[in-house]
Amino acid sequence: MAKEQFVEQIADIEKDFPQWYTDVVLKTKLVDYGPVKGTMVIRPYGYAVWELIQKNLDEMFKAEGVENAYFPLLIPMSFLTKEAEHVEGFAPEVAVVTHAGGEQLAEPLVVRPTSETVIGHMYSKWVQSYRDLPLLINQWCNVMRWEKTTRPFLRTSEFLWQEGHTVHASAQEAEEETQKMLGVYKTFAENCLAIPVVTGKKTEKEKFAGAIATYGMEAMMKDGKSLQAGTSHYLGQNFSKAFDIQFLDKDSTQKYAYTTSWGVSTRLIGAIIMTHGDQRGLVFPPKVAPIQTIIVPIAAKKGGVNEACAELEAKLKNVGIRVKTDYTDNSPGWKFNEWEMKGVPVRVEIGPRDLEQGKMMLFRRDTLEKISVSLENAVEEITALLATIQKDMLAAALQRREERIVYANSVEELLKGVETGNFVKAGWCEDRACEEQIKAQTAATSRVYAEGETAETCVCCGKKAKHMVIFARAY
RNA sequence: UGAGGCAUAGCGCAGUUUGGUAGCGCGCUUGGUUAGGGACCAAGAGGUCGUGGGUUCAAGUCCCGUUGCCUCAACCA
Repeated sequence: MAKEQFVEQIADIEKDFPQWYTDVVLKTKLVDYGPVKGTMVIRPYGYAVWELIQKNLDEMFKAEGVENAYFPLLIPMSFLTKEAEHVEGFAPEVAVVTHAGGEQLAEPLVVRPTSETVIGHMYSKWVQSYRDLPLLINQWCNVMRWEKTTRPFLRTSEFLWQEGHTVHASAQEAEEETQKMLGVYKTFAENCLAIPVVTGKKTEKEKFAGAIATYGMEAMMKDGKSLQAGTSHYLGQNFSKAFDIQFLDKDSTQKYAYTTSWGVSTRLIGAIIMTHGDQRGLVFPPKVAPIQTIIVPIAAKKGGVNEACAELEAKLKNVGIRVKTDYTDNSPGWKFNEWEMKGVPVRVEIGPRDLEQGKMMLFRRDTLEKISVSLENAVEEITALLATIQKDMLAAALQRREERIVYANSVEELLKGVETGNFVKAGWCEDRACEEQIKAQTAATSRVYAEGETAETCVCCGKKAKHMVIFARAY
């Protein structure tokens, strides 16, 4: 009875995905709503996921020679207006500080929606010579964008992210950097988050305000909709000219530098939830699971059980596994459901019956399988199982996506494809009117150019196609 | 910004049609019994019914305003 009530509390993942998502995020205590509309309070369990994302990404950034730094939250309004497209893109969604120290400010300050401007301002002072380049800096921070509607992790007024900003002496080098970081993101998404992504160039309509070119990585959620999980922008000389980032080159002439920026946000946590979650709640890939293994003692009063659990916990901690033992006096069934809902990849059950045989029960969250294995090899078994789960989760998500990539030769086919939760590949003539008509008729947007593929005709107007584009409905 | 819905105990809800003592389930506290898929018994604690005004002898319930949230649409690196 009680269990049925619990299950009813989580909406049906197939029928009611947005509600399922909201329910599972709130019920698993990842976040609360903040007091300001559209803001979220990230609770410890949710924040632990973010810390693991940071840790893993930081390692990859450092391997590429990128260093961390920090720039101010508040940006003079005049900075934002220096790059024409940039201000046009962001002005509608910035929060502005008009008063401080009890007085009205002569010049309003905007709460950063992104930091190209303030970082560009500083880079103009830092960059003097070609010897100062490339300049490769990342910052972890919060940004604010006053979005009209919000959903925890996917779109909130304030969110946490990293933004990398690099400066280069040549266009080619900057373009290569843009691609390189996109590749870092792809590797990270697949290896750490077990989320397969398609990467590629975005159309003019979808590109970042102020960029020459925007590349994105798109992930397919369980309902077939697409989520922009990260972007990498080639900014050309747009920002270096706006903020006067010049350097003296080897040939003794002053040149404007070429810049890039790239970012991923707490939206990645939303991507994990919607890529891997199921009817029982969250499913975390082991590499970013705050708790990788939960030990559940059964009939602990029978003697020896708690001791065996504690011993195993110590052994697992010793090899660096994030492990916790649930010593609460809740019933076993309660604990099983609780930790499944919270997405712990591996559960160990140890009770008197296991101890008699020198065994333990292992449960894997991704496949819901239970196996009994020897306690002697516990550390090896669990280490191997975590690695297997990490690998299998990516494979399962990849298979799910591959089955849902289709081609369309007409807008009708495109509509049918996206309606049933597919990524739809179709030719496009590069005319913005066609792109907008497709959106109006199908509620799908162009996500990225399909890399390495060409098309004959535009799905909309029938003229010669310039690109093969992936269309999808998106979050 | 449009269209619809919701707001009553920590959570989920009933009660509103027809105004008349503030209810239910879960959770929480205490004690006990339990334990391999959300256990059981007993005794408790907990609510100015989102908010402001109005009608009335009497408002959770009727009227007007307002705020917040949810879904869809629009908007959105």
